[in-house]
Amino acid sequence: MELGFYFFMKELPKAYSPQNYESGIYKQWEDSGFFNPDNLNYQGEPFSISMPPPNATGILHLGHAVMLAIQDLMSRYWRLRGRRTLWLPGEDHAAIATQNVVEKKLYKEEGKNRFDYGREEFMHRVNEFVNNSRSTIKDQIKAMGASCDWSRERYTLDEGLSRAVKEAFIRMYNDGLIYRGKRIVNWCYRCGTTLADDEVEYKEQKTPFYYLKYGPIIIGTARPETKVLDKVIIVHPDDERYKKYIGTSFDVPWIDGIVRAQVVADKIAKIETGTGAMTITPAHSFVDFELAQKYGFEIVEIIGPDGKMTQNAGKFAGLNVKEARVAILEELQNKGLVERIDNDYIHNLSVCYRCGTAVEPLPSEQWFVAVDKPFRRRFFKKITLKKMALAAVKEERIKIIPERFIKVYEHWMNNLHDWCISRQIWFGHRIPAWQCQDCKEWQVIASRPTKIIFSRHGLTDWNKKERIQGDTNIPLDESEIELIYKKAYELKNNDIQVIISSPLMRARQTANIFAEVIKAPIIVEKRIKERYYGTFEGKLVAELKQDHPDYYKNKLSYHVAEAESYQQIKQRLIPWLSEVVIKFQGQKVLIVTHNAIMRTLKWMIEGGTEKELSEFKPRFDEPLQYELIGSCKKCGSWRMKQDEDTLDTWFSSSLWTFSTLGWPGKTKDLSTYHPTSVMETGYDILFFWVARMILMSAYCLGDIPFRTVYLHGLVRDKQGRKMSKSLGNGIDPIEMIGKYGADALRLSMIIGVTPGNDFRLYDEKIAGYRNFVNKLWNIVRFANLTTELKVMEVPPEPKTLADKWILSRFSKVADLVTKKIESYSFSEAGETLYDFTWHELADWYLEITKIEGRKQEILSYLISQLLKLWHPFMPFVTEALWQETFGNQAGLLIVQLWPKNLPAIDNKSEIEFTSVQDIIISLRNYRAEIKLDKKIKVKFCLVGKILNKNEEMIISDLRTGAEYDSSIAEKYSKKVDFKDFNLLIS
RNA sequence: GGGCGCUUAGCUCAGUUGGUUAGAGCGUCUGCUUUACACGCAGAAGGUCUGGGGUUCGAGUCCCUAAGCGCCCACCA
Repeated sequence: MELGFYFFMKELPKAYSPQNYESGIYKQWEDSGFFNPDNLNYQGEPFSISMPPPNATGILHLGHAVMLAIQDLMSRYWRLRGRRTLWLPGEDHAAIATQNVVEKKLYKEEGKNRFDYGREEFMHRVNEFVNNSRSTIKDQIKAMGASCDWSRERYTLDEGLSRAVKEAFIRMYNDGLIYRGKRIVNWCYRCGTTLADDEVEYKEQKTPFYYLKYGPIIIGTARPETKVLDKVIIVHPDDERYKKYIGTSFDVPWIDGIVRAQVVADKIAKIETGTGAMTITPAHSFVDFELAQKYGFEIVEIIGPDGKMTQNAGKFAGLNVKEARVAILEELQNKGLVERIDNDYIHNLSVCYRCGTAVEPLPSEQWFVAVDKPFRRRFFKKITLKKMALAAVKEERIKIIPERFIKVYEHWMNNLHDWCISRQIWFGHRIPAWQCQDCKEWQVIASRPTKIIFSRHGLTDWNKKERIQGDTNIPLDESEIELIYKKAYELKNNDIQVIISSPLMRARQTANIFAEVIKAPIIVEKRIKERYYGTFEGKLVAELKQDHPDYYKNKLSYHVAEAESYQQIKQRLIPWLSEVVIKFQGQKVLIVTHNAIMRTLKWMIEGGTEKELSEFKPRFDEPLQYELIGSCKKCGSWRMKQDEDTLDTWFSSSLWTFSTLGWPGKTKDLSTYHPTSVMETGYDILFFWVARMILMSAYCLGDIPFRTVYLHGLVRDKQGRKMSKSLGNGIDPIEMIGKYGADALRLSMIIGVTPGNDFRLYDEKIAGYRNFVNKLWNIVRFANLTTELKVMEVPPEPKTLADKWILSRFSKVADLVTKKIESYSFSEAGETLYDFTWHELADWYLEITKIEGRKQEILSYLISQLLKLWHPFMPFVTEALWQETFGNQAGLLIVQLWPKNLPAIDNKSEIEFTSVQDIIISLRNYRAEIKLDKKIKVKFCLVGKILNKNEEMIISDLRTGAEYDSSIAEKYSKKVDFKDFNLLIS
């Protein structure tokens, strides 16, 4: 009779093997397209997360694994809740870090440094390397089960982001918030670049501390090599010891001869510190630099950017810092100027956060972001960047979890100095600034690698227009103007920065219309015959004339436009007008001119021969190889040179939340998904990244980049040590996934972990969660063996006490889990579910199922709903079980809807069931206590409580080895007191 | 020099706004081929919540204070 029934039952393998499922399931998800919210027909509020982009060179480490686990949890949860969920992935080019990696690799393999290769070749090598590692890290992100939308994947160096970077830079420059100035900066010799203040780390170091006789005054220093030219002594105005010297000056026998020293009083000198007197070195100390500016002291560099003493250091010139220190000390000793040496001095050595080399403060001309400079925004009062960024958090537009980081953020922001954003490395966004080599004027303009677009859109309309023969000096008529406006609006979002127009009337008129709509300046070139050498096009033409006199003479007219080989262009462009967007001096330029000039330009640019030109077929998608050089706005010189430097990597990442969604420009993605819902990242990059995103978003959009910041802690090893390559204690997440499965790894980083607190991770912990994953597997396996399961969305009618209990419990658990997830208490949510699944559902309810028989509906309901609740935590096993159990018709678990019709809460049944549990536990205890042989049955009865048949059956069958016997009341051997009744056992 | 965090069972950690008897996992001990799972089942032992003081009817939780550990920030020459 049961045969037909058995036929439906599924038998799953005894243990869950993640390796057999994970990659296949990920592929199914990817193929389904559901990671992309456009493919979800959800109308609800959007939910979006910008994935903190891992370094493009890196391999996945546990820090990434944590962020992926948490972000995927949120993404999957909200997707199940029916929100349009976008989790946007990407990679960071990580300028210095990446360049260092590649430099090291190349030096090891080929023994050359980056200068041996040259910029172009070196960049080629870096990009090659990055392309490889980018795909590695992507595969690893996928292995974690991350449900991010790969169709929107971005890279900080891709075209769109580069555009955003330039846009931000230019806007800030125009607002006076980016300036170039000579200031003291942190300089790393090894990396050969500046660093931002927060890119400098401090290491405590025991250094000898020298007390030196500087004339009548003793000064202390840990760095005698910087003291060569010191000639100002600072003392506190109230310091009795030195009062008599204040304002005086005198000759001092010093390192390199006699110096004229003066004594200045300033409260910055602390009476208690050292000897109370200090000499200052304006060029190599931030404090001294400020003092020097305050009092107008001379700033002399004695250490150069190469780490060697400069010519100013006299006979020590050319020595590196270490050598100089030795030599100078020797000199001081010889002259008897060393008073004493303290060898136990603890010095805070500043080192580069990327390579650990000592960082030297030195004056240098760099680009800075002015964080304290008031500027006026449209419709707003004057405000500073710093104030904007502070207000966002102060006004609780941005919530930070855990809250204590609000104070940390505010403190950092309040003390932020102008941000040095230029780096002397090659890998990164080149600064969009050009300097005139003649008058030294800087010009800041947008650029990006551009393709010739030849107006590929809307050309049909243009083709309708009859060709106007000959005269280009006829003004445009109304219908033409209309067409040109139309064209202009098409080109509007194309990031065109400059329009170059031929001087001919129609072209100029057209250019004016473009300029009006696109809001870009026009450069009107003179007539060809009037061109002069000073402009670039003039130069081009002149060269052309010289090198190809025949061609120039005969072909540079619109007759060329009629040549047969030119047919294709002719078909695509209005005859008297070519509009072409090219990369011009690095900026995107729209050229409005007539065909002949355009063709000539293209020909020049591509370096074609005359023969090739005659056979020329326009190619529409190839980027131009040539950068046109524009002329200086101030002096007209064409000798413009782009700044060699690149931008701080954090400059581009600070735009990440919106640059990835299409900014600049008003894209649908930007308006839909920004501000993003949550920024989830480690607290260690609160300053580097989170703070800067708030700052830049406030500036660029006048908006917050995210509503909530969730900061997770750092992963440590079993001993609580930071994981590091040198210690070799790093756990490879990929290895752990192979060993225990991605789900287990994810659980181990979510349960028992609280935001902002570091936590330890080790094999046994992951193995524990692997066990749990397998438990869930077996719960479903068991259910499948006993009955035929189906997806049930509406809670079934409970029949027995156990049914009522488990449904009521499930209801409470589902509700609590929902609340906990929404309040970012992921650990508690997971713990609650874990406990319910294992210790209520499996330990009690499934055991009772074995007694009470088939539970098709209740198990169907519980399992289908429980898999949803677990899915954000462990997507693979839940999806595997869902599909194994419910088959294809049920669809993918990833797009089911979160349980909403929860069973009724039944507190009365819960209490009743709890007392049944208590009785069972007492009976089991009793057996265990007296070590009763399992074959021996005990008898029990109750005083003050009446059991029904069902309860009696459960109690006796649930491995208590007990049977109900009311007659034992007189001769019981153990009595257990409960609140309302007693249990008697015999 | 400022600021912050941590100190809860042998180990690793939870404990939301103060509320019955302080929880989990691992480990330990005892016993189990039980219609799923030994990656398992049934039990057990183990905590004066770092010390001291205070507020309160009531404190792991709030306040003060001391100590140890750790982190972040800072211009000690």
